[in-house]
Amino acid sequence: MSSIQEVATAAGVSRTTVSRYLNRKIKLPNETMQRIEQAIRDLDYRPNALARRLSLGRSETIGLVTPEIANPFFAEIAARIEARAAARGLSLFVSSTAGVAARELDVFRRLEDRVVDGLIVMTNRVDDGRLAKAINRTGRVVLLDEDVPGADAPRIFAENRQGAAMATAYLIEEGHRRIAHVGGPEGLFSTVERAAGNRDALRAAGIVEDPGLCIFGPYTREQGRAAGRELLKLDSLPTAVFCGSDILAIGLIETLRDAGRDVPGEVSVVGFDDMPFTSLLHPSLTTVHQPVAELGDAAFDALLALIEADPAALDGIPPPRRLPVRLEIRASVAPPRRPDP
Amino acid sequence: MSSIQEVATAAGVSRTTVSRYLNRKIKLPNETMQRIEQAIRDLDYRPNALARRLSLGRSETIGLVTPEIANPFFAEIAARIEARAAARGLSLFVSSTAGVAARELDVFRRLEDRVVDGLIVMTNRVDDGRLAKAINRTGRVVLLDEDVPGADAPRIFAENRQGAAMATAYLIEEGHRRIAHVGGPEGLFSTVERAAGNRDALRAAGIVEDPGLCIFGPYTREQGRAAGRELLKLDSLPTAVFCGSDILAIGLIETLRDAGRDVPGEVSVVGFDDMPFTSLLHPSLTTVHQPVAELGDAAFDALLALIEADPAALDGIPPPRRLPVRLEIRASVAPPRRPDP
DNA sequence: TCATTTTAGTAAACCGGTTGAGTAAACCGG
DNA sequence: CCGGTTTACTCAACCGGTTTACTAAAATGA
Repeated sequence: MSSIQEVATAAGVSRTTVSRYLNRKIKLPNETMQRIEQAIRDLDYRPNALARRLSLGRSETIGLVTPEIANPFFAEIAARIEARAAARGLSLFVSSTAGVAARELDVFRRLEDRVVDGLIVMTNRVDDGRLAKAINRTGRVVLLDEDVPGADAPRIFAENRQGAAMATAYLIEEGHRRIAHVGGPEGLFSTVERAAGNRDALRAAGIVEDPGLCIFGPYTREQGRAAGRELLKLDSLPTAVFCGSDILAIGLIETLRDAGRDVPGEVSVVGFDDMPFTSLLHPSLTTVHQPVAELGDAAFDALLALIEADPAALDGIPPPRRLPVRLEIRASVAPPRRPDP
Repeated sequence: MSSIQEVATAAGVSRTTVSRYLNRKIKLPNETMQRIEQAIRDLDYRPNALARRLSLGRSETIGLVTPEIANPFFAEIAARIEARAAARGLSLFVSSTAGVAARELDVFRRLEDRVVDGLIVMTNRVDDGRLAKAINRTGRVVLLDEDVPGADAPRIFAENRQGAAMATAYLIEEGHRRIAHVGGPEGLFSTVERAAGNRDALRAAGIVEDPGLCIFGPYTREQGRAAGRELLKLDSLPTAVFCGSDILAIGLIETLRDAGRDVPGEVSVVGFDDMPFTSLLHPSLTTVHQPVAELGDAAFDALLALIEADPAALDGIPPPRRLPVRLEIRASVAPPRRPDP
C-alpha cells in the first residue's frame, strides 16, 4: 500500500499539497493536478482511513445499539439506518445487547474510545441510572423508540399512547368490553405509555380497568406464552387482549392455540410494532404499525446534526419527536361471540 | 480526554513505559505500577482506539456483507457473529447491499482503506467476475452461505444438495409425484445445488423431472408470488412445491391462498432456511433448517484465522466447510388428495 | 572486585494522514 | 520600478498511540 508521501514524491510536490488537493482545499494549475492524478493512478493510492481518522479525531462511524438484532423490527430499523449512513460515507457499527446492561454500557466505552462518533440507542430495559449517566457523560447519543429518563439526548418515539388507544378503541368498537392488557417490562417507557393509551380508550368507553387482566413482563415470545397461561387460569377468558408488542402477541396466540382456543373466534388479539411477517401469521395479526423507516431516518438525521453541529451552536437538545402510528387491521380481531353486558 | 503522555507525566515515567505496561510487554516494580494505575484513574484515561489502530495498522473491526439485513435469516447470522466478535473485542461493521453489485464492491474499498480487517461475505447474485477479482486482490475474506466462483477464500456452506434432496424425498414419501421447484436466481450456487438435490431425489424415485415445473428467480417474496401465479396458470397444479428458500415459499403460499387454494390440502410446500417465525406462519412451514449459529461461528472463526495467522504460515485456503442441515417437519406438507398415478 | 546479567526503564522513530503559518515567485497597478 | 496581491506551493507540528534499540543502575556470580 502506498502512502501519500509516495504519491507526493512521484508527483514532485509535498504531501501537504496532495492532501489539500484531495480534500479540495487548494486550487492547482492543471499540469500539477494531472501529475498528482497520474501518480495516484500509477501507485494505486488510497488514503489510509485509519490515519485520516486519527488526524481528524473522528471515526466516520456511527453505532447502533439494539436489544436484539435478530428481531425483525430492529433489523428493519438497522437496515434503514445503514442505508442512510452508507449514502453519507459513514460506517455503521451494530451491537446486539440482549438487554444486558453490561453490554449496553460497553458500547459507550467505544464512544469514549473514539471508535464511533455517535450512537443511536434502543434499549428494552428500565435503566438503573447507569445508562443515563453514560449518555450524559459522553453526549452524541440519540434515543430511539425507548426512553432513558434523565438522559440529555434527542429522542425519537412513536406515538405509543395514541397507538395503544387506537388499538383498544378498535377492540371496543368491535364489541369487546372485557379486554386484557399484556404489556412490556413494568416501568419501561413504552410499556407505561401503551398502558396509558389502553386505559384512555377503556375510560372513554366507560369501562373500568381490571388490574387482574393486566400482565407485564419482558418483550419476549416466552413472556407472551406465560401471559397466555396466566389468562387461561382465569375463570373466564377475556374476549380480547391488547398486547404491547407483536412478539408478546405471537407468544400469547401460540399458547391460546395450543390450549384449543380459537383466535379470533374466542379471543381477539391486537399487537404493537407491525413487525415484518406479522401479516403472514395465523391469524394475520391486527397491530399498531410503527413507522420503521421514518423512525430510522429521524434518528439518523438527529444524530448527524449532533455530530456535525459545532457544540457551541447547539441550543439545547430538541424536544422529543413523535412519529405517528396507524392501526393495521388484519384478521386477529373479531366481534366477541356473546357481547359482554 | 487525556492522552498517554499525560498519564506518563503524572506517573513520572515515559509514555513508552505506560504503553508497554498497558500492553503487558513489560514487568514493573509494584510501586511504579501503582503510580501508573493511579494516574490512569485520576485522569480517567482511556487509550484512543484511533491512534492504536493507526499504529498497529489494524482496525479491530470486521465487516459483514449481507444482501438484506432486514431478512431474519441474515439478521440471525449477524447477531451470532456480532456476539462472537464482541467477545473478542472486535467491532462488527454491517452492510446491507440489497444485491446491488456497486454496494458490494464498495465494501471492499473499506477493506483496502483499512476500515475493516476482514470481511464475511454473503451475496445473493451471480458474480460477473468483479466480486471474485475484488476478493482476490484484497484477501482476508470468508464466503458464507453463497459461493463466488474463482475467489481465493475460505468457504462455509450448508449442505444444500443433501438438504434439498431430503426435502423432495419427504414430499415423495408423502405420496407426491408431480413436484414443482421454485428456485433462486439461475446460476447462483445455492440455486444450482438445491436444484441438483431436488433432481437427485426425483431420480431416486424414478420420477422424470418436468422443466415446465421449474421456476427460477431472485430470492424475494415477490418472486415467490410470481412463481405462484405461474403455477396457477398451468392446466393442473402440481401437488407439491419445493422452494429454494422460505421467503419464496412465503410468497408462493400467499398467492395460492389468495387464489383459494388450500395449503397443504391442495398443494404441499417445503421451504429452505428455516427463518425464525416460519413456525408461526399459516400453515407452519416445513423447511430445511440451516444451522444459523454454526454457520456464523464457523465463518467468524475462519475469518479470525485468516486475520491473525501470519501470511507466511497460511498453507493455502482450506477446503469449503459443509454444515449439515435437517428437515424441520411442520404443517405445510400433507399427502396429495388423490395420489398421482 | 570486576565482569555479567538483570532490572527498570527511556529516546526517538514510526504509523499516515491534516493543518496553521509561512514563503518564493509571478503578476499587477500606479 | 516599487509595493501589494495573488499563485503555488512547503515546513513542521500534530493526532496518540506502538516499538526497536539502547542505557544507567542494581544485583549476581566467580
